[in-house]
Amino acid sequence: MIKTEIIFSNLKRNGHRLTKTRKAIVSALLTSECPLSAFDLKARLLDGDVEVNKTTVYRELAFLVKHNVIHEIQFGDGKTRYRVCPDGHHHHAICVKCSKVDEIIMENDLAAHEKKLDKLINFKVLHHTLEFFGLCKACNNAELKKRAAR
Amino acid sequence: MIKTEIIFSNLKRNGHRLTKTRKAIVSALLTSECPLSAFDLKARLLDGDVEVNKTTVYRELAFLVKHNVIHEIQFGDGKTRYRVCPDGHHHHAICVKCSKVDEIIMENDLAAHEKKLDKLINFKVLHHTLEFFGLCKACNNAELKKRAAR
DNA sequence: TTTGCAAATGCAACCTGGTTGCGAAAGAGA
DNA sequence: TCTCTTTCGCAACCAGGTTGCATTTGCAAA
Repeated sequence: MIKTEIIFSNLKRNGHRLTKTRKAIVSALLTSECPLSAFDLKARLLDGDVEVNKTTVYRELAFLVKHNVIHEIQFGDGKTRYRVCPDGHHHHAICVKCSKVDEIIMENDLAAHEKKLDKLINFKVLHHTLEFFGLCKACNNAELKKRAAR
Repeated sequence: MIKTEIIFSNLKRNGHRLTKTRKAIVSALLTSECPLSAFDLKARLLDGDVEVNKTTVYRELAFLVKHNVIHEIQFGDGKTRYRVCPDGHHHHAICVKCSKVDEIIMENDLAAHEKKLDKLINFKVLHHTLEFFGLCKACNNAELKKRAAR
């Protein structure tokens, strides 16, 4: 995976060490199909036989956020999740039943809204969060089937 | 305030008691200009000489959410905030410096997006969150002034 | 290859927001 | 006023996340 190498060499160039933990965390986040919480991440590292203390996980995540390798996402369940910085700005569709996360891209853009906020109430938008919560295809089908059976 | 009376009589009609605590919490949330956390609320009640145990605050908030009097809002700082259910669906502009919260209404609606999600990936949206984070007018001015002084 | 030092790590203890079990207090209808 | 159920307060607990400090480890220079 080429993206891993780019991240590693960037970190190295800026004088940071490439420890076993750091490499494992970046790789895990890169290969994950959805954002991971600190807890999820710790479990996933353990699957790959890398045992890491939770303090280290939190510190490493903070480090990677600080150096713009990953960023935080909040789904409102009290857990902070992390994902490798995407090229564009994405939003998410989160299934409230199975927690599956899909990335979505909004075409008629929120950028226009951010500009409007500035004009109307002089609010300078730095960033925003937009998450959709509902039922994914599979869960919705299961739900419909259950209802039909009654 | 007439809205208070409507809420109280609705609760009463449904067989719920109107305790000192319940009345104080509803009133505090109604008169607050921004969503309150459990902690904020407890402090505000104390200002009005109503001392309430934190467990009671959390239980009362859960009760009011369950009965559709208030709802939760997440600003991603690890605290759940509450506000009296608004007539329409609002979003927020949250100042990252002073934490001032403004309500905003989006005209070109997200409802169209929710329909599109359903069509494209069969995702049934139940609800969504959209919050803008940035600098309010006052904080932005202060920031500009500080920069000009340098 | 070895050495030295800052960066990274592990551990234990801690903090904060929120929850649970249970006995005591208090609305409100009879 | 009595009675019964809802509500309340307390203490103990839980989960996610943080901090201080001593130890280990990359890695660059010698």
